Amino acid sequence: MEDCLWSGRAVKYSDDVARSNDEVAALLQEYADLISITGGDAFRARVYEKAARAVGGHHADVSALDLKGLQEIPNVGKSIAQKVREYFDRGSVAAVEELRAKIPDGVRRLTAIPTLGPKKAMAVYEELGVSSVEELADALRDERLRDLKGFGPKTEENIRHGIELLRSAGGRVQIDVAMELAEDVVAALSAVPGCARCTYAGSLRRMRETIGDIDILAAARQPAPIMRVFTELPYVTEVIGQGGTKTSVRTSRGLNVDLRVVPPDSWGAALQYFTGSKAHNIRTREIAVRQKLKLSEYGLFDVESGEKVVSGTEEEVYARLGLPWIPPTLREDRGEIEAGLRDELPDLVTEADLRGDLHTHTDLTDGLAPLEEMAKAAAAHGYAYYAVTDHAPDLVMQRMTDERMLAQRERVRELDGTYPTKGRRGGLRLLHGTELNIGPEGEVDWPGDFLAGFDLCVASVHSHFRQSRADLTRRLVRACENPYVHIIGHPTTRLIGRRPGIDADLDAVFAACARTGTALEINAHPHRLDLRDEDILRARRHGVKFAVNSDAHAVPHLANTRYGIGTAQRGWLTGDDVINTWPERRLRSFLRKDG
DNA sequence: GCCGTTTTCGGCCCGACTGTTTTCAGTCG
Repeated sequence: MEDCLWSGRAVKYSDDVARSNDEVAALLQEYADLISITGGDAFRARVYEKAARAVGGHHADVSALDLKGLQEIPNVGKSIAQKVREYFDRGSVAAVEELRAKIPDGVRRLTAIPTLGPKKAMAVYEELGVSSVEELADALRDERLRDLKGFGPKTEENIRHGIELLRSAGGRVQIDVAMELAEDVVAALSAVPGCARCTYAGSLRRMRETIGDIDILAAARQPAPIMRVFTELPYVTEVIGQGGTKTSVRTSRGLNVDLRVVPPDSWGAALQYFTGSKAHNIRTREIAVRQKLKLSEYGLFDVESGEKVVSGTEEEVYARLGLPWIPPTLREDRGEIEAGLRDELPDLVTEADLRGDLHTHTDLTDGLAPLEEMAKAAAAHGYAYYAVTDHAPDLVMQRMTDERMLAQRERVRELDGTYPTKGRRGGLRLLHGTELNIGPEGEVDWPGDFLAGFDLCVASVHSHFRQSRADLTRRLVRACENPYVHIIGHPTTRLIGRRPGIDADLDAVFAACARTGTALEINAHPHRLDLRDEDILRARRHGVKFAVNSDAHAVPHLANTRYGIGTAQRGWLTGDDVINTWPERRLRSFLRKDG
């Protein structure tokens, strides 16, 4: 095993970092919201927002930091550091409590209604005593909003509509749903005569795990024909807004789509701008300002002369700011600007780097396709190796037996190397594996002598999600310590929007993975994306290795690795961090736990 | 409230669209 493998900086964590950092981040964000609602200094509100982000993304546990340590976090100064200490020492923060006493939490929740921001929320509270969405709906019905200054008939209608939307949809969709729709829209608009370029931007381009709405960017001299085709797409149900360069629509797929059309020579600046994130853009604009430049979606301009400096490509825009091109998946203001300035951006893992898939199923258990079909598809995909990992007997409904598993192994050996693989010498190497079930005590399905016969064992939690935190942690650590377990599958078992991840001390699990040479899966199924990006960032600091796997139960699922790679990139992973980008020899060495 | 190639005070990202205005505030991204 290569020396470099476990030499990553391991950080000692006293408790679950994410938990206390998230708590503080939420508190600071709430305080920022309350400042905005009460009409406080907007700049002050923004500072608290920035501090909330910085604390939420901080790598070490903020509850363990003293005032000095806290102030080393960007955008945390003396005042905010004191509030954070106050929160941990006394359980609450006087300044926050003071504003909470003035503004019911329901008023803050009103700002979740589209078109209703802090100012209007405060107006309905002060003038009408409305302090919840329900009360606002009542006021609307009784026509009490009409007397308020700044509230006309359209505002009334927008709020009514907004409340309906809030109640029905409730927000974001999974990335595959958004990707499919976005690719449809891009294809349709790209075909319009005069459309020079078209792509999706926003959180979809950054590969966030869920998408709130889709941003489409097009370049053309004449926006009108593109706008027209856009509003006439079959799944468009309502045009929310329409101007010279921007159109917003609702669709029947539960997603809004924004289209912006810019002049072709503004493409780079516009793409940079509309990709976001907002926090990343604020940072790039601040850098521009310091150089007496102004960055907008139309280009990078010299402030004094007003002349355009660059705008054609993202690379030019970043270069003029003194930065290398930053991959969209990193643009979250999580240190990518600083890394870019030092020229230390990671060489991110890509889909093309993947040499194989290490967690897949066949119709021997709950998959849809037979082994031969899955292997053929994997070879067509261009993989060098491919692991078949059907469920083991402890998931009783899968009806696995020793005999069935051994028969499959025989068949895998026969087929090994027989599928010509696209663009590679030699045939697809098949690994025979299994997905073990991690039981309530951390035990797995078979004894060591049987497990030794597998090339690869993935082990995952499938039940007993509600054990205590200590039990869940011990359970996962025990699985890591099993010498036959190579990969922990979908480590938190969350289902996006349906089931939260299990409440284990993940830092303890990450440390166990690093210590035992067990990889963590990045399960690429769009319902899971487990580990998620924040957890990957933390695990990486422990020196853990990862496997980006499809968990395919059918041939089309093999392509889901694109979402797993997006998630891996958001966790700043390189090819060296991901074992299934490695050459077969290095992978097999890892699986033997050499070194 | 934070921060510093504008450096301990005076700034703080920028523009489009909407609705209610008659010149602009609020919201959004």
